[in-house]
Amino acid sequence: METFQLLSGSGVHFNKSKYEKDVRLFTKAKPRAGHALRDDPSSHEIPAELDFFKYSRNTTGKRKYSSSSGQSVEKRRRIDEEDEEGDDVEEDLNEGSHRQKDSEVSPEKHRVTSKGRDIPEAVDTFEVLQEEYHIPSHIYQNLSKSGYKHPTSIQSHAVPIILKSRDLAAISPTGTGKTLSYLLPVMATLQAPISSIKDVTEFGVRALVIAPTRELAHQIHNECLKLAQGRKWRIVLFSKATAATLADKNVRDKVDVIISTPLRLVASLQAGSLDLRNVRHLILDEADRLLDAEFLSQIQELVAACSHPNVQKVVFSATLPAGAEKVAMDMLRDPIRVVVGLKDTPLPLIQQSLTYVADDQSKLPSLLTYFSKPYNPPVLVFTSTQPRASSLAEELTMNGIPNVDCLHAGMTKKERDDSVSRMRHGQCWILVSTEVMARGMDFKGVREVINYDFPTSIQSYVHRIGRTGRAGREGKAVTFFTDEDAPFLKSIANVILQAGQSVPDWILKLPKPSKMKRKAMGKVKRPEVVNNARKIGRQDAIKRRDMIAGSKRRKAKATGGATQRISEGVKNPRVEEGGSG
DNA sequence: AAAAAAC
Repeated sequence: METFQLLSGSGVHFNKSKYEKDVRLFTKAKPRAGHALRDDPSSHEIPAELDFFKYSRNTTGKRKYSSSSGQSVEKRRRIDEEDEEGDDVEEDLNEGSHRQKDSEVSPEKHRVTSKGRDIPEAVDTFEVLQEEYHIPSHIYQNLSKSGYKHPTSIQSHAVPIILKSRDLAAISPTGTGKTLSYLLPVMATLQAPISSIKDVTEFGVRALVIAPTRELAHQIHNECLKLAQGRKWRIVLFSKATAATLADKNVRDKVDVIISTPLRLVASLQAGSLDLRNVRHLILDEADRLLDAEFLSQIQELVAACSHPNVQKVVFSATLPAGAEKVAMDMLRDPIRVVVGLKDTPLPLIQQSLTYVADDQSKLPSLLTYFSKPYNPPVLVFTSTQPRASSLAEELTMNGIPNVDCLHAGMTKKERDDSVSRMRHGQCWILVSTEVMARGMDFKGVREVINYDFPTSIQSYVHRIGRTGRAGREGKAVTFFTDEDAPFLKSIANVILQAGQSVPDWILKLPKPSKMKRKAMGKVKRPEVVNNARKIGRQDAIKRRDMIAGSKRRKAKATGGATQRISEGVKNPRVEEGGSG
């Protein structure tokens, strides 16, 4: 870390002979999983390596020295190969201006592509940002207090755009600082807390952040509080409890920012205990998730409720499939679209691999073997269903693997909070979870992600493995696949290729899944629990957990009106031409 | 394609 700061700090005073030793240390350590980089999990420092944008601007010695590292050569080789294939025409816009002759991080790989009218210029540093856009000094101080020193690419580009009150669709890889990209400009424009404003036309919530899971909303809330320190803004993490207090209009009108999941807002809106007419900034985090079938009608209702004529709408994600992008763009007004790197592509820092496990029965032994060898905790393990998450966590624990936790939405709020907390405090070594943890969660220490069950979409894959390799650290992602997963193997393999890594030849030679096979896939029943027939005596515990999860679901189905409609809609079989392809 | 998640 230290050497990195020397290299990426002020280039003007860089003294080669003085720091030569550090440089060597750095370049040697780098190819071997970057030991020099990952010693301080609490640091928010963004290594220059992650900072694609600044690479194309800086003209100091740093490029020269680090370009001698083995990894750089490797990266350049990969890029060359890709260029030969001539893929990806879409990302060609800004190429010329950002190109560097001897840059070790390829601008092709990480270039920033912006589309739209009158795009504000990107800013290189927080200092320039403060001078040009008059970021309030307390916010600026809170930034440095939290350890943010240099903006990442997406921050450099998105912050000025949001400060200029423009609508924005921002796509940037996992772990590249998207949250701060919207929180910083929104908080910077809030100015005085609403409670202190005498103007009677000013009332109620001024900024609204929507996220798909409670845990993510919670995490965004924490970030927001850090940024807001020293000011009397009311920043509310919306829950049943806080929603109740907002039923009082006097309380409600003194709220500056709400961070919430969609359905909670819809419920309050319909109960008449929430007024979004004064919202000036509406942010959708994990936008593609929020715009998919199950959430869409809720989001549309919320967007409609934010009826102020000057409401600014901003959407962020690491992935944005064409269908979701169209919905998003139709929602935005005169939008700017910013893409960092390649869309739907994981960071090259994540070492990805595919492991063949034949069938479901073979998964547990494979995982036990995996954990019998040295591994780097904490590890995140993904399963396809809640019962499988529960039972796998049990199996691992029974087999003597220490500090295994489980987290899925069938658990109580308290259980979920406790799991997250143990994870944040390093008490949990292996967290077995469902898709609920796939997006946005920032556990800085996560070194390894294991897809125990095959992800059900490319987006899911990209987000799941994006729980590691965050903020410039390296990470490792292992994906188990069985014979049944074969039809979808090739698309994941292509994602790995796109990230600049290799996959076995035979996978690439797999045929595209036929319609028949796809149909068959739909009929394959996933085993209910992990290794269900083998462990007698623990079945009761497993069943109990599953029953708890099941009863919660049934209860949910019985109560939620909006939910009911949506899930029915999903069950309707889709006609073939209806799909986006 | 398909489970999960949202109250």
